[in-house]
Amino acid sequence: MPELPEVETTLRGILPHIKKQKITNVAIRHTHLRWPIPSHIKATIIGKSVLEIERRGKYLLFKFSNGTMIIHLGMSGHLRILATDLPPTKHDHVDICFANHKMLRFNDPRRFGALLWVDGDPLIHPLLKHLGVEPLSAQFSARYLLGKAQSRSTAIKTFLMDHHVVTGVGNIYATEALFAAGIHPTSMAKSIDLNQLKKLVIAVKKILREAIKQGGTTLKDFMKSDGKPGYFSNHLNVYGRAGLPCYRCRHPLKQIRQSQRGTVYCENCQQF
DNA sequence: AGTGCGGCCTGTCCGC
DNA sequence: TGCGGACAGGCCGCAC
Repeated sequence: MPELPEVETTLRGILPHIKKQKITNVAIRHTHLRWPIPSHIKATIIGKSVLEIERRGKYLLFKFSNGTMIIHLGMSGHLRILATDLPPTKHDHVDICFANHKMLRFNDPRRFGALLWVDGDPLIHPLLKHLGVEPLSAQFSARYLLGKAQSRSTAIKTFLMDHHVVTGVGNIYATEALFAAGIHPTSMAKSIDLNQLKKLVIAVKKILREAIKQGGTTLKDFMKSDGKPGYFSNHLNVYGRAGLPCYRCRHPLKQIRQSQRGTVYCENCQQF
């Protein structure tokens, strides 16, 4: 499910409901997501308030006076705001209840997600420490990519999805950005010139901003935090359209696999 | 150091 | 209709 726009949409959806609200109860039904949920988390956050929620890549950082709770939605996770008395259904692993009778519920069928705790600066956490730049920040530029790509012979698509380079660009948006920039997905990262990288950076930013504006991509089970679906899937040009005609040139789109992930592209519009 | 793969899980879809 | 296999939006950790 969640790529950066979905995570950002989730943040914006849940924040107004729980910011500055005191936590009254925590229910953990499944302790093993990608990693074990720290056993002290309940005692640590009950009675405390969420001061702020921030996003770093696809990690959500829930700031408390005594530390930070980190949530990653993995491949299939979502967070919803519900009434505290709503009974749990399948894969509802964690509930956090607030004094205003609202509840943050973490549902994740595949359990690739994570809920962690860090006492000090969350950016020092091993999972966050080595993350690359934020794609919507000024640091994410063609010059930056050129420097990073210099020694990289890996495919540009794999490179773009490397979180040590830029964080939060997942399979859908990497696929879409390469199409928008007219770059062949298997081109070596170091072979892309500054001019092409400029197009790529512009495309990534534009697509991510547009998707956030639309409230995230709707695919299968993705729901915004209030339960309403996002609407970006109508705007995908290549992802999920293998075999169908390219919107630009009508050539049938091709599907390949790169690093175990599907890539769709147009042989005609995306040249080496 | 950079690269490529296996693995974590459940659900869905497609072909036989 | 049932069943096996491939695949799905992520990403760590390991072997080479």
